[in-house]
Amino acid sequence: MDRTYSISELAEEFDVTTRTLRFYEDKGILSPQRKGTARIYGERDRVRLRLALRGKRIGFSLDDCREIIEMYDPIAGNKVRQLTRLLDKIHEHRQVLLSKRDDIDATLKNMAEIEALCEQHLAMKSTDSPRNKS
Amino acid sequence: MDRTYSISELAEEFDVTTRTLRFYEDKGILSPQRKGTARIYGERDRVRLRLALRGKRIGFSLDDCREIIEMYDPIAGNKVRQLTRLLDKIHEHRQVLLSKRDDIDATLKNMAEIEALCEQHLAMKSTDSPRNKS
DNA sequence: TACTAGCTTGACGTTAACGTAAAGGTCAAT
DNA sequence: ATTGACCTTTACGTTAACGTCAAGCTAGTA
Repeated sequence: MDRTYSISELAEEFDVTTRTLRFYEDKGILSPQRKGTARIYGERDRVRLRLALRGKRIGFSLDDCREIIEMYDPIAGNKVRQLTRLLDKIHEHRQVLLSKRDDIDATLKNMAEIEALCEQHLAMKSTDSPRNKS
Repeated sequence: MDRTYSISELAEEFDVTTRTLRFYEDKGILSPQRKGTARIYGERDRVRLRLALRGKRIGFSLDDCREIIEMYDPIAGNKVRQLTRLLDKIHEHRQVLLSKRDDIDATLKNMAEIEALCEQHLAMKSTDSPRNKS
């Protein structure tokens, strides 16, 4: 169950280029094992890649993504000080996420309004005599 | 009620630079009136700017934003062909928005899990004897 | 009249997130 | 032994979305 992946396998699976995977490694998002010089990706890398791409889709920078991803790590340090800081970051990111969702909902609502207008116009056209303009 | 705004007024209101406003004009997002050579922004520009910034926050490019914003225009053309195309674009964008929202919800869920773990750890610490390590 | 505040148009610089060669190593199959 | 399929690193190129001068116009005020 802990199978591994070559760089091109992982790239194809997630529909990105190998360049992207190497770039994400530079950015500290991925850290594959090596077999000689070749990269060997495991389950941890797949998870982190999935999280990074998800973050990107909702408008986070790669740096943001890395920060978010690192929250998932073995509860860093385990000291009260660190745990409290982690909780703070979670609350912070939650606010951003919630406001992003509000933006999406507002946009969806607007689109629904336009859609209604469109269909209303189309309905008029269809009940119109076909020879009738306007 | 149809007051107007100078470029710096608008910039301050939306917390962007004047450079950004001029750039958005190049991109076809804003199109202020002119008084001499000076830009005069009206309500329409404010609405479009608000929409553009909202779009950016949820990860759309400025080109995407412009496309979305243009949907809000006087039901373009009003011909059946155009209306149908507009409806298609709406459905298309809706799918993108819905999947972005799914990404957000998934991220929120993950954060809630981590938060729970954190608090659990912290709870253990506090019931621990203060002299007790681990 | 001279000064300041705010506006203008270039035009080059910058950062993020890759794209795109170039030059070469490795390993299995022909 | 050579071909082909992958892999590597190095490094310059590109696009989006602005930042940052520079040089100059212009309207109100001291």
